[in-house]
Formats: sequence, C-alpha cells, structure tokens
Amino acid sequence: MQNFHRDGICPIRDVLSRLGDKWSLLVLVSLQTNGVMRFGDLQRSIGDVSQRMLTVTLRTLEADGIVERKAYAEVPPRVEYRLTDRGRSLMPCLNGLVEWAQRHADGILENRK
Amino acid sequence: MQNFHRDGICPIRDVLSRLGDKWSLLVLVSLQTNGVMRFGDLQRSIGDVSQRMLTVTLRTLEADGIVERKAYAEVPPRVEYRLTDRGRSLMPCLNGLVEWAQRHADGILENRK
DNA sequence: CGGAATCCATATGGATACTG
DNA sequence: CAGTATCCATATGGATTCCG
Repeated sequence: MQNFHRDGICPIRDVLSRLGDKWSLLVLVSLQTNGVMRFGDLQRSIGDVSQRMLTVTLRTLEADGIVERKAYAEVPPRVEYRLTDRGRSLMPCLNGLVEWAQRHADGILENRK
Repeated sequence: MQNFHRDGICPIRDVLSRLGDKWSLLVLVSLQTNGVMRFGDLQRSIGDVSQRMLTVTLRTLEADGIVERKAYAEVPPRVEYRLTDRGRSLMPCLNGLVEWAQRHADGILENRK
C-alpha cells in the first residue's frame, strides 16, 4: 500500500482534517454557489456560525490558498471572499463527497441506532 | 443555494467531520488496499495509531455501516475488519480527494509560509 | 490478541465585549 | 462592517493499566 505515514507528515491527513472541521465545507460550498461574497454574506448564508469561527475558518482557507481575501480601504470596510483556482479545482472532489453523503445519510443515521 | 443548515442537523457536515478525523481516512485506505485485515494488521499498517484510537475509529466506522467487524470465538481471539458495500461506494470519492491532496500538497505547504 | 477503563493534555469551538 | 481579544466549555486524542 501507499505509505501515508512514518515520513514525518501526511499531507492527505493534513488536508482532509482541515476540510473536515465544522465550517470549512459550508464556506466552500457557499462560495462555489454564490461566487464573490462579503463577510456578512457568508455569515448569513451559513446561518449559525459565530463571527470568530467564520474568521478563523476563512483565515485557514486563505493560508492554504483555497480562498482569496480582498479588503478595500473604505469606510465602512468592505471585504470580499472568493475561491482561488486551487479552491475551484477542489470543488469537484468535494461535490462528489457531498453527493455521496446525501445519498447515504438516511442509511447511515438508521445504522447508528 | 442548497440549505445545509437551520433544519436541525446537516448530514453532509456530520459525515465529513467524521471522515476528517485523525485516523478514519488511513483506516479506510488501508482496508481498501489490503482487503480483510485483523486489528493488529491495521495497527501495524498505519504505524503510529494507539490501540485506543484505532478501536474508537473502527467503532465509529462500524456504527456508520462503513466497516464490518467480524469476531471469531477462538483463543487467542481473532477479529477481522473489512469495508462494507457502503464503505466501498465511498472510496472513489475519497480517492479523488486523496489525489487532489497529493497534487496540491506542495503548493499548499508553500502557501502557508 | 484485541480490546476496555481510566486519567490527562491539548485542540476546537462558542459567548461576550470591544474596535478601526 | 469586519473584524480582535478574552475567557471558558467541550471534544479529541494519547499514555497507561488491566482483562478474557
């Protein structure tokens, strides 16, 4: 088998664990659907994410080059977020997983009982 | 956009957050590659997972019907793990993500600095 | 061999208050 | 508007010990 371990870090696990956190997927799907969004747009779109967690999530996605942040020097401030090329290249994989989850959600929840 | 929130639970987030934990992906890839495996096989294959975490991970995957556990009443005990049909149906999606992560790992790590 | 049980450290996430 | 800064609760994961 492929050796994902033992050589220090595991990029796969690293990437997956970031996307599997509580908010990243929601942010990415929302950006994919709506294109360019402001901070407040994202917060309303997701609905129940706190300001802090949305900021933390966006900073992480930005650090990984998956989301781009563009701030305008205006008052009141305006900040726009959008997917980068790398982010867009990720979405087909994510969409596949989302579809799988939707197809199997009922069965899985049933299974747990 | 699709409404992943507000209606109580979000099956997508639920499923994704489980797979994004520290060990599930490694277990699934290992089972996909090696077929039927015993507990000790899995532990050696992954390399640095503790007994406890491997147990916890396998129990969760089993509860979701992604992995099947078969115990034989022998001494010393023998327990086999394998992917279920549902688990196998998940692997193409996961493999897509793994490939994406491998292709972009260098760029992402570079980006973070 | 394949766990279960316990204890503990750290990581993750939420609530609240404040700010350029 | 789009954050930062604190503080705190819980979740996750590791080390160790014990067991059929």
